[in-house]
Amino acid sequence: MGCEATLITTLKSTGQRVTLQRLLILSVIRHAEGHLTVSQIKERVRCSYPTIDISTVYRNLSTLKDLRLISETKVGGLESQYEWIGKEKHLHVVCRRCSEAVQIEDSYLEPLGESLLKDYGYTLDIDHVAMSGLCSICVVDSEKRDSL
Amino acid sequence: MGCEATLITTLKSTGQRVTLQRLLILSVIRHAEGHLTVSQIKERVRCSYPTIDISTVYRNLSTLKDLRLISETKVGGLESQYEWIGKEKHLHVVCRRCSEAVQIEDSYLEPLGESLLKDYGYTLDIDHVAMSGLCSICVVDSEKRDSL
DNA sequence: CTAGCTGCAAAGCGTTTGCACGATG
DNA sequence: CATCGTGCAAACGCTTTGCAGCTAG
Repeated sequence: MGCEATLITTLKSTGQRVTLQRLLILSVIRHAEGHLTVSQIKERVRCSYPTIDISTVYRNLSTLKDLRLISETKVGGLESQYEWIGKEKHLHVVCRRCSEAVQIEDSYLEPLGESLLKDYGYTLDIDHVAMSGLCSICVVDSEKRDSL
Repeated sequence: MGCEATLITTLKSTGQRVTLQRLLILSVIRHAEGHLTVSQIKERVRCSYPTIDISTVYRNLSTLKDLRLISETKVGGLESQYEWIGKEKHLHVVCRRCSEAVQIEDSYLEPLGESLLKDYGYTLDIDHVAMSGLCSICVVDSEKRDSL
């Protein structure tokens, strides 16, 4: 498995240790479809390692994030979401009404990122962007309500 | 004061009451330069009304938000920020390292909002967008560290 | 009068931390 | 065997809630 080999190499090169908990946490995130919350990660790891503590999960997520193997997304006041950093980046758009997330291609954000860099010297985390709005279903519902 | 007249009219029309606390909270937000955190709002209201409780502030912020007089922005895991909804919308960009916020003109987001609507039926809350990245100062610092 | 609002206290939730024990290299 | 990581428990900060008393309409 490429990802675990990478992890082991990276950990060793920074003087950190390879533990079962770390491997399991990374594996759960690696094999998940999209993003996972901290408690989801904890529950999934517990299937194979029932005594893992939530604080261990937090500490390891922080480590894995520093190693740039996973990314963290915080939307609204909700729980943080973590996901594997694959090749394709994507924009997280969350519906403010139904909380459904829409994955949007990175290319939509590139022009914005370039303008911000050019005009403000600002380096946008394109893979960390989170926005809110209304999805196509909820927008119809809210129009209905407004016209009442 | 236009804003207070609007508030009073709106409150009355929805069967809600006009209280001193409400007027003070709105006034603090109205006269602030940018966004304020909940505790900043509480402290400022306490200058003229020392016994106001944080829960009253939270409840009223929620009411004022529903009335679309103020907007809430949550960036990262930090405290929510509230601000008066003026004519000009703006994009909040927060530096992931120093937490400094940069105000960016709305026009930067318009093309993105239009694409999302056209291609995904998604209505972006342009006035609620919050992103993270690195400001021009921190980007230099992080490059230095990487090259060590 | 009576529905709605307030202040207080307590609980809730996600997250972080202190510490002693245990595992890794 | 010196670190570093773990699990547990407790604390943290922001936010929400239950409730009795108060107040605006």
